[in-house]
Amino acid sequence: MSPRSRLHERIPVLNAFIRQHGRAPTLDELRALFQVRSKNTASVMAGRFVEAGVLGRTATGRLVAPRQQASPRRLRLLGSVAAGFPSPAEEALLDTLSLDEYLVSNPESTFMLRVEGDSMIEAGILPGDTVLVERGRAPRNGDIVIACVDGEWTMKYFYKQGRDVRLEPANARYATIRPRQRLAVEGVVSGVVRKLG
Amino acid sequence: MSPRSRLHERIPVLNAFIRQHGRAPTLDELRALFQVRSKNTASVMAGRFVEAGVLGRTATGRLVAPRQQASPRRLRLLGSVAAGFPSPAEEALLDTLSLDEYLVSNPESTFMLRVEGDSMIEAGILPGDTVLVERGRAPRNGDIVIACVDGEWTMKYFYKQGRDVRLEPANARYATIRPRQRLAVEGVVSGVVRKLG
DNA sequence: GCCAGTATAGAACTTTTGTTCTATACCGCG
DNA sequence: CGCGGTATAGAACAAAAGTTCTATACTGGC
Repeated sequence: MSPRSRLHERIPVLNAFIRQHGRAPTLDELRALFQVRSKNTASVMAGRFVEAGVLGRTATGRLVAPRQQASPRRLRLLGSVAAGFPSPAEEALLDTLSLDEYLVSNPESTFMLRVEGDSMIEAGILPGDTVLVERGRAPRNGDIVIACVDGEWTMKYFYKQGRDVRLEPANARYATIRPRQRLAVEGVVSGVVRKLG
Repeated sequence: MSPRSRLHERIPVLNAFIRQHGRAPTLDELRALFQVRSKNTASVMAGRFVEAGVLGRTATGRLVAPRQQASPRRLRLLGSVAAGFPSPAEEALLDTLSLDEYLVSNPESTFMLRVEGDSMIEAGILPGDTVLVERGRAPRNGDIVIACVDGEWTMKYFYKQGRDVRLEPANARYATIRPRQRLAVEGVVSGVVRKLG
């Protein structure tokens, strides 16, 4: 086992500690983490992690988690198209907004799907768009859902009256679906995103 | 000056330190930060910060930055609507994606605007949508731009041939615009997002 | 102004954390 | 197998970080 590959195997373990505790380990904690008996061994390891950039140090030598490189990609919402623009000074005072925070309420139960068909085109959902889909939510009338009908996956408006379920497209070239057999709603569409360039 | 308001005045200073260094200060650093001479004073302050939740402690008493509440809102792209779903095991192996990272290439030159009109409805941009707009990009033919034409702000497709500029709507109920006087293109639409609920 | 409670100072003390040094074991290469 | 370099152990040492205690100053309410 080469020293480099051993280091590389250890990095994920270290990163998991940092994620779990929100900080770097002490030498004693490194010792426990990697089941070594000597603090000196832990210290040598720490030196390697520092060289590799996965740990940092304070001016006094204390181990710290590396600085987060994440440049925040937060944007300002300036207003509406028709209303035009605030002044640069006014703009600078506006709060910034993360799209993740804006669009994703329940990350654990949300996933994304690519749209390929055009059955919802009149709802402003185009082929190539990406939809956010939330599981575990009972669909209400008018919600857009991802469902498996008679063995096929589809995205449609959901309407239910009594026991009667209709799945309606937003495209006159497609027919309303009334599921005969198994209908499984996988999730409700909670958002749509499109990257243009 | 009540103790509480003094504490509240100090919190932003502490938070700036944490942001700048990516970690909590030691007592000596707190001392310097707030120009107090006694480490004991700094320690008492630290206790207050801990009570207030703006600092934490390790099991050994060390001061740490509070745990980031930001649950990462990263989602998995499972595939396409028509293709259906991977198995749970396969799903767990998929990488996660941040919408901020996906949609925002140049945060410093990108801002958001609300859409209120329906002139781009056939392009899948509905009233209530939010568009991302990038400044400092020369628009290419077919780009959607935010422009000020004859003193009015609008969003349209941009086409240029020679010196002739056309701004085309994506809605048959609106006319093509050929700017007579000043045309100022504020930015190019780089993304569209819609929150559905 | 007086008084109680809090804030601050200063210093000694304790614990934690990392460093230094010596020694042995392990590994890979020729 | 021998050897050099690296990994690991163990323990003493030094510095950093926090705690405890005593004392004084400050603040706000009566």
